[in-house]
Amino acid sequence: MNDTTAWVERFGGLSRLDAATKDDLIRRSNVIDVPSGTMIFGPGKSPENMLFLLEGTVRVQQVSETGHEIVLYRIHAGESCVLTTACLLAYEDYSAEGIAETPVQAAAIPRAVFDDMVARSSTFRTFVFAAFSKRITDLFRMIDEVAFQRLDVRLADKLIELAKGQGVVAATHQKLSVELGTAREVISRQLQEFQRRGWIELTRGSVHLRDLAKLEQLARHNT
Amino acid sequence: MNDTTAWVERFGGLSRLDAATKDDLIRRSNVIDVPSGTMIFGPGKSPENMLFLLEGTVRVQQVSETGHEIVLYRIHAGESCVLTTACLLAYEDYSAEGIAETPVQAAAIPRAVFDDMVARSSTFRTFVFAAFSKRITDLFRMIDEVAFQRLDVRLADKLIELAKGQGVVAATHQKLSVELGTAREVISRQLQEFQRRGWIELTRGSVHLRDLAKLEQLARHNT
DNA sequence: AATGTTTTGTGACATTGTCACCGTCCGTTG
DNA sequence: CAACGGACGGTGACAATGTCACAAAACATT
Repeated sequence: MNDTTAWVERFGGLSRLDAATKDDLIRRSNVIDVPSGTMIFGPGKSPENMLFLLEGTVRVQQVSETGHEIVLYRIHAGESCVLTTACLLAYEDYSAEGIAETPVQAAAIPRAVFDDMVARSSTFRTFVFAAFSKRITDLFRMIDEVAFQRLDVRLADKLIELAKGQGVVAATHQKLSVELGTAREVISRQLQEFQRRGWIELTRGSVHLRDLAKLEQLARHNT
Repeated sequence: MNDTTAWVERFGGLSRLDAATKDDLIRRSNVIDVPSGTMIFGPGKSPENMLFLLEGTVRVQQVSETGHEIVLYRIHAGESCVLTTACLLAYEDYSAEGIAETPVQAAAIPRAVFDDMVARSSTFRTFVFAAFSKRITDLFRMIDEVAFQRLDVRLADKLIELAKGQGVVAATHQKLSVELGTAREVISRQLQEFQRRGWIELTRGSVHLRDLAKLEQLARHNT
């Protein structure tokens, strides 16, 4: 059970907690497993606990009134859902949702324990505020990209990100369009252009990156 | 001096602080005045204090690498800069800036005092986290609008917001384009269309709203 | 092999963004 | 006052992106 008792150690910001607080945190939380595809929070499903992700990733996305979707960000192992959770508690009507993209393991911390930790530990406070800060600056950056960045640049960037060094992205054009908040046709056309240039190779349901250098050059928007 | 000693009372969330904490907060902060137009924080100017706005408004906007600008949000009297400040401390390189749009009066709280308050007072924590939550949900909404909402709808909405019931918006087309993160020409064309329909009247540097009902109807995107 | 569903392709068109100008209005200065 | 310069707004051509209505192709199931 070493795996579960020592979860705190996996968080850079929390491993520096003093031993007593650490123990307390571990004792008053429990580790849960969530199967891939589960909606962790969403409209009409506000979570009762704060989650600290140990394994897997959670995709946070939004459905517009117009029916359009866009991926806002992902929460990876070692990060927490704190802010998203906090938001949803405060504004129940709002329509963002969090979906487990992989099997997810997380430490669930009740609201009261969270509040207690924030009060007690300056290390914990730093961790929480750093998470908020990072999220907000990421959202700033995202607004900038959605508003001002050309689509080819954003797509190249996203392909590289989603490939994670594997050289292949397993996603339909539809999925990719949601990643960027645009239309499927637009993605299809842009991918065709990349393929025409020999940068990628398209097959049903996946994109093979053939010239990473060129894609990166575009993504850095140097040309 | 009643005006300055009792500033805490002007914050809905803080007036419920217990007397001792309230006194402490007042004692360890000081009220400052900032002239209109001042850059309160920005690239290369990260603030040493957290600000709680007593009077005036601060406009937070961003300059893209491409030279484009967009207004992210405004901080009004009764709100705090906490999160923006926190972000800027964490990610110094980032290029958001806060500008006093009017003469601003604010209570400046040193970082250490802020941290102390968060630790001590559950009321203060609630206030701070509520501010974060509101900001993040607002940013979510903004991403949705920038990505999916038609420009005429967004412009109508922004005109109504900026008119603040006065029936007139004092802003150049250039300023309005920054509000929405688009180009000046696009705004000019759209305003001309509104004028053609008799909804507004244009003069150099200002827009007079002549048919608020129609504008509102468009902004609610019912038609 | 027949059928239904998912995925992708396509053309026409609307909206929005970009660029290169130009004219007008207004404040300043000689 | 006249002249100048800068800010503001107008315009047309074109590019990029979004929308819509389909059709074709690939795949899954039977």
